Amino acid sequence: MDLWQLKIFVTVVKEQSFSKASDIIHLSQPTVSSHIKELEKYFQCRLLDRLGKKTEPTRAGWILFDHAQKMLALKDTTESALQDFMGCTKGPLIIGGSTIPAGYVLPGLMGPFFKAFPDVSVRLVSGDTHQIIEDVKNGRVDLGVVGARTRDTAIAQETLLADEMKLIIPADHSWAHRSAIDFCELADEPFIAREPGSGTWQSISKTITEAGFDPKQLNVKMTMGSSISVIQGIVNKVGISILSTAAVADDIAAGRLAALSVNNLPLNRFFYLTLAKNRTQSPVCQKFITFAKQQLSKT
Amino acid sequence: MDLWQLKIFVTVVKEQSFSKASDIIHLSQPTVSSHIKELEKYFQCRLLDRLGKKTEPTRAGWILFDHAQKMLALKDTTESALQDFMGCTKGPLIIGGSTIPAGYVLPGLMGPFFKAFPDVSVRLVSGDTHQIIEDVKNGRVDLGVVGARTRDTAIAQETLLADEMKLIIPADHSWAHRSAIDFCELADEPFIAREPGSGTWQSISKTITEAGFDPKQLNVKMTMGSSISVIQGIVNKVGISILSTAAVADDIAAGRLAALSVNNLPLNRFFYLTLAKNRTQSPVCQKFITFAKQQLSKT
DNA sequence: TAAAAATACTCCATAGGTATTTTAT
DNA sequence: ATAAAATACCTATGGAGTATTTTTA
Repeated sequence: MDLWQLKIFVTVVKEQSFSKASDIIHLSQPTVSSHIKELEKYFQCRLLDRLGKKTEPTRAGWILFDHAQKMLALKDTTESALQDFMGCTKGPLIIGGSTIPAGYVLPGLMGPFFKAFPDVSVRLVSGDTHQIIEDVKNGRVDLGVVGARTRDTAIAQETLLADEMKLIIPADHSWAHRSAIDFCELADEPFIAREPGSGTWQSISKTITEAGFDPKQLNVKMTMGSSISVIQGIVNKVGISILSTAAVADDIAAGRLAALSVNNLPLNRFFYLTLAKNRTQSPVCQKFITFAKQQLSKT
Repeated sequence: MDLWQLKIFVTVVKEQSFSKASDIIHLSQPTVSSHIKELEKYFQCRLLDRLGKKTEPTRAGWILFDHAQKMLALKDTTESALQDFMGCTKGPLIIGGSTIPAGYVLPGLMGPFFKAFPDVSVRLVSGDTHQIIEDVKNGRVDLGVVGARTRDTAIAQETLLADEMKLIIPADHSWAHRSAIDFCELADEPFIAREPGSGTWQSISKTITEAGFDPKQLNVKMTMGSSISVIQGIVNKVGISILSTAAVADDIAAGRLAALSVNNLPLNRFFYLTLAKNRTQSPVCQKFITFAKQQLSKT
């Protein structure tokens, strides 16, 4: 039994004739006969009563007809599901983002993307850089946007957007009127750090070291688990810290926080589009990538 | 796309390997490869990411996998439905009976048959002899049991059981103590006839004519459309009539009616098992036929 | 007698195999 | 270095055709 035989059988039942069915399905009448014979051999029973003028199913034939129609309908469903998916009009898209991208960058992209592809269901997964890279590797997410490079050979990365970090202080801090300070001045100020696993912190300490300074000179009063916590810490005068400007844009606009540069310390970093080298990207995923690049190049 | 390719694809997905799948499905690894390639060509997209150790579906692959599993499940359902039907354990059986068989003979057979084949759904269709024969011809019923022969060449008939008819009178009738009367005595008694289309009436008039009498000698007061009506007519003293003893067994037992013979008038007739010559009988139907013959030969 | 399905046959596309190479861990 | 999949190539089954016969209304 295969779908082609069932298609032929269903057509014969609907047309009540071998020869009419053969016309419709563009086969010769003997070919139709032989397929029906094959089915009858397979099920070991007569499926059609050849009544001369008409041809009608036996009881067994009716049973097969009912089931065959369901199967053929399911075949069509399958094909259109895949067609829709390949045509990017439908389907799932799972994006992984580390803290800053998932919190501040990706949500802003997803709104317009939804409008362009209303039947695509986008899910946003967040985690730390390491977790997201794992998710990319084993296919749990279609693509990742993370704040650090990896040397894992199974992963392909490219810079997606630049992220500017600044020294963030309360708006009523004595430095608030300044636009830049020297690194050595930080030694006297209580500083809030992130735990070592975080991409943000890795990036900060790498930059400090490369600039010829030492992260240990910072007067670290506290270590916190997320950007949100750090922001709360700064607002509540626990200390100051270095953060993505994206993360504090709202607070600066609201006049709660201020941002300034540190002289000779290029606090820039990048977010990297992260894909699994040997996995195939779905069309929706590719669409999202070009969409994201285009959106981000506008700003 | 055919079921065989889907079967192979599903196995590869489940095993996460071409070669393991080839073992399970008893094919060579290259054959599996070529089938997967064929599917990928058909859907014009990559379905499986070959990751070296493992093989995992792409997003498109997962979509196909879900649908393929449903199709294969439906294939199994189809096969077992037909197997059950051919093995007589399940399925529909539609029996057509003319008035007397449908009312008095077939219901008594169906009880025991239900017990023997609990998953067969039997439907009983009743109509007059002519209607039932039409139903048999065009396949609306699997078999018919009717009270008259037909000369239609598309129909095959054989006698299934004998039916004894008798003259039926009210229990308090002056003839009630007699066991037989002469035909000429009927001329004085009001008689209830059936309309000419009925098998019962055809049989009665044929018998009367063959016995050398004339149906016109009967003092027909009324013509009625069913055996039930005739019985009511007799009970209510409208007249007397000739009926199948099967139809009045209850009323005789209850002492409402009495039955007697007419001298020199062999009021016997037969019910005929009626099948369409060129249609295939379902196994359930054949089972029912042998079952019915066996049951009726017991009595 | 005419229309429908079955049969007989021929041909070639493809499902299947084996042997080997390429690829990726 | 090893295991897995791809490639190359061969074979034979069976799906498709045409021509013809058989069946039945």
